Amino acid sequence: MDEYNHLKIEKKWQSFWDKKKLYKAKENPKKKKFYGLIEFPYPSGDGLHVGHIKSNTAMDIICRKRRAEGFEVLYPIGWDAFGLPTENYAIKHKMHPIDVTKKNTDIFRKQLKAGGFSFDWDREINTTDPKYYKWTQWIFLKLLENNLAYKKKMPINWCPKDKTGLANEEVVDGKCERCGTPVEKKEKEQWMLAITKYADRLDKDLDDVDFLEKIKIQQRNWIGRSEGANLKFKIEGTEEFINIFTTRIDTIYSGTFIILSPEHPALLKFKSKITNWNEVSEYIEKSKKETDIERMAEGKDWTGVPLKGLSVINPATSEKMPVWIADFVLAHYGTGAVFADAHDTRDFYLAKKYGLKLKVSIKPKNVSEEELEKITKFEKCFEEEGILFNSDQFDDLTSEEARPKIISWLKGKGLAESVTNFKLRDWIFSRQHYWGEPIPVVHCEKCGMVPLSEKDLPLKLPNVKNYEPTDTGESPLSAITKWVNTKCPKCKGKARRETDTMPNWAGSSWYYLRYTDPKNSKKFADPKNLKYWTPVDWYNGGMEHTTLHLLYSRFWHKFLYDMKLVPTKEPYQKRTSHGMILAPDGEKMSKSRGNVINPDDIIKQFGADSLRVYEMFMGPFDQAIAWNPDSIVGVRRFIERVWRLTDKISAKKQVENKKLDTLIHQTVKKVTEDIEAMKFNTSISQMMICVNEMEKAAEVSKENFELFVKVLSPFAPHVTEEIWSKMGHKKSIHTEEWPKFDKAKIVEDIAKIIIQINGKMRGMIEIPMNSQNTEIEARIKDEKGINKWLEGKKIIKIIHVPNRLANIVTD
RNA sequence: GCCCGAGUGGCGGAACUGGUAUACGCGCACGACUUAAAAUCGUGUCUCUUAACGGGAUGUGGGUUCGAUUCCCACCUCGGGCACCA
Repeated sequence: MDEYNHLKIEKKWQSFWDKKKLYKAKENPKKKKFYGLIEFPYPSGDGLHVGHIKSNTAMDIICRKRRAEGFEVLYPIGWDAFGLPTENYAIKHKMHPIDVTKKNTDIFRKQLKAGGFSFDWDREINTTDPKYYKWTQWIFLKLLENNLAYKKKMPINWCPKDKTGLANEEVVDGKCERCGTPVEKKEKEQWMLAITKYADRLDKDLDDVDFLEKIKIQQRNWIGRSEGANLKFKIEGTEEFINIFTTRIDTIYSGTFIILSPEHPALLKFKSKITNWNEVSEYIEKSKKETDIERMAEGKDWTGVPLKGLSVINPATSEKMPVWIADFVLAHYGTGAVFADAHDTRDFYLAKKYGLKLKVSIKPKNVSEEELEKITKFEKCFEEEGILFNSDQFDDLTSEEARPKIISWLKGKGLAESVTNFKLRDWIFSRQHYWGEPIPVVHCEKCGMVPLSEKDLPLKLPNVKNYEPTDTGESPLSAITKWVNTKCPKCKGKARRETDTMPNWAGSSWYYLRYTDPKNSKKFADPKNLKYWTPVDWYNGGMEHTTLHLLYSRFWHKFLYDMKLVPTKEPYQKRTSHGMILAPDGEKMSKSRGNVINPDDIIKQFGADSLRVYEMFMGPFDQAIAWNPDSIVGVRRFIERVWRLTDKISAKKQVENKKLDTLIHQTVKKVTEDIEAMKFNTSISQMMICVNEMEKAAEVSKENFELFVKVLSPFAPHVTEEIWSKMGHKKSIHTEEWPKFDKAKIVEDIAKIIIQINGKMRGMIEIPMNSQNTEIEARIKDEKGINKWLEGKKIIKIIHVPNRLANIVTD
């Protein structure tokens, strides 16, 4: 055979597949379907990352296998193109974001095509296409109609020098990334989506999907369901109450003061009663400058300030309690207030620091005298659950037993109610940027906020020169008066358009639905297509999207399900994750570090097949691994060896080689199973072992070689296609059926049994399969190297793992 | 700080459900082919004592077990996420 020329071969087959539309997905009700999805890329100016190749190849392998197994497969691709980096790039280079996006997607498309992925390119979508974002806006209107979108004052990051709002990413160490000025919080009206209304279902329905366990756990922790109670603390001298959420009502008898978050509304309400307001307002100002993470950090010197003049009544003990504020209490969790006691590290710390009264009411089960003394003398903080004491009628109950009893007792007095709380917060949905979907509402002087009607969609972004941020914190759109000033759709009077845009998460929350019917102008997708293709059968993506994108799109999907617009409760049946590819130095690849590996270079030098196989071989799929420029050589060698093996194909159909037959069928089995478990690295080592063995043989039967090439084909689609056609086949290897292994050929009749003496490996014997203890015992008595360990010893027992190992335990 | 992972030769890593630790690949050393080099092929390659018999080793320290890379406890280090990057 002639020399392996990857450039020629890959180009040839890529255009062949394109021309034949080999990977086009059709709604074919006679066939079972498979919908494989990867996260559509953000077309950044840096070009395709080798990490994209990794996740795309993995799903490509799965989709190619599914086609071979007889499925109708949808493997689509598109662009998640709205967002800050494009806008910033456009501003910096004085280009329009539309042109930047066009340029970048063109580069990405070309790069992806060179990777040989079996995408259906006829279904390509782009979130910045008005034909697409029309439907993103449409879904927003549906959310609005159903009271799931609302406006609320929320703090944003504000740089007082640049007079601009900042994304969290643009805040480094609490300072503005560009000018270094400390960032402040500024209140601004923001559009919110009420994802918390779906918190319960987002949590519970995880039971019904096949997500990796770590993904479920992380989503559950993020949603943060906790069962507890809201308690009412009467403010002394008023008829008003402060509401406090707690999951540890069992500690109520030790509650000696309460702490509000510095943002708590009661502060302003009772300002007149607070006698040290100067001190308090200073503390509030200071806490505005810290992030939540800083505020809660363990081991920091927690601080607080008393609200002098205010006190509340403990609903259980009826004792008077002072009121404090402290920045580690967060406004947006629970009720933004806690009761403080000796059973919480931070409260304990604060009380000791400022000399506040403490009381203990929980003790550990089976506690020693000294231990209990330490706790009761406040030398140690006991945070866990335990046994109640100092708690009147609830004494001697466990924490768990006490909680429902205390709740119902206080409920009777009208001072408590059971509530389920979630850590999850509503989704801040507005951005003050140009490059996003305009929010399709107007503000009318007479009618107030009026949504656009469906026929006015899409509301297109105005095509203007200036889209730089304004110095008022408003969106750049607000400066475009021609666009902003409009008529009210209801009364035809004067109105202003909403100038905030949607976050990048909007377009990506439903894109998998659009793929089922990407050109539909009447609906976001035809129900028939949705019925056929959804749910996505297998969605692979990064762990970094677990809590945001994955949760947001589950939320939108559930909403659409409630509207009877999609046929399934969940968008994704199965979710797996890939690990990142790091630079050769073990750091993240980034332009500024100058350690980026460009896939184009690798494809040119080694070929797309080598790149694909290398990325699958480099390590466990879900782990982060550093790029190793030397290792790809080994993979390239492997492909060349496969290429040269074609010279060994025998003219005879059958070649007598039992050992090779077994190995080939073992390989088919291993690759078939490993692909399902995403253990691509071990499938490739198995194929390498197989190649080593085929090289040793004088000739290889055509039948065996074809089995081998078929299992390799999803990994290295070009070279296998070339070999296949050179073997005289007229049809593409990628339309062949997935090979089946012959069970009879895999079974071996001799077992190699490891002999251990008292747990130490002392030798190995070959013995017929399924031999019994007595046969093994008889054999080892004569086995040199083993029997010497048994001299003068008495065998107590033999632990026998059939066909694998026997451990002889002696006295 | 909180949540989720990971830690095995010079390097990437393998090890089924608790059952030969280091498969496969890279690198390195030696050899074959060659006038020579590259490419290719072959052999070897955890470590200590070494010719052999043995002993030790899966981040650290304990535990369970006939047997632990695998399970349990404590600790150390590294990576991802923490809500306006995507």
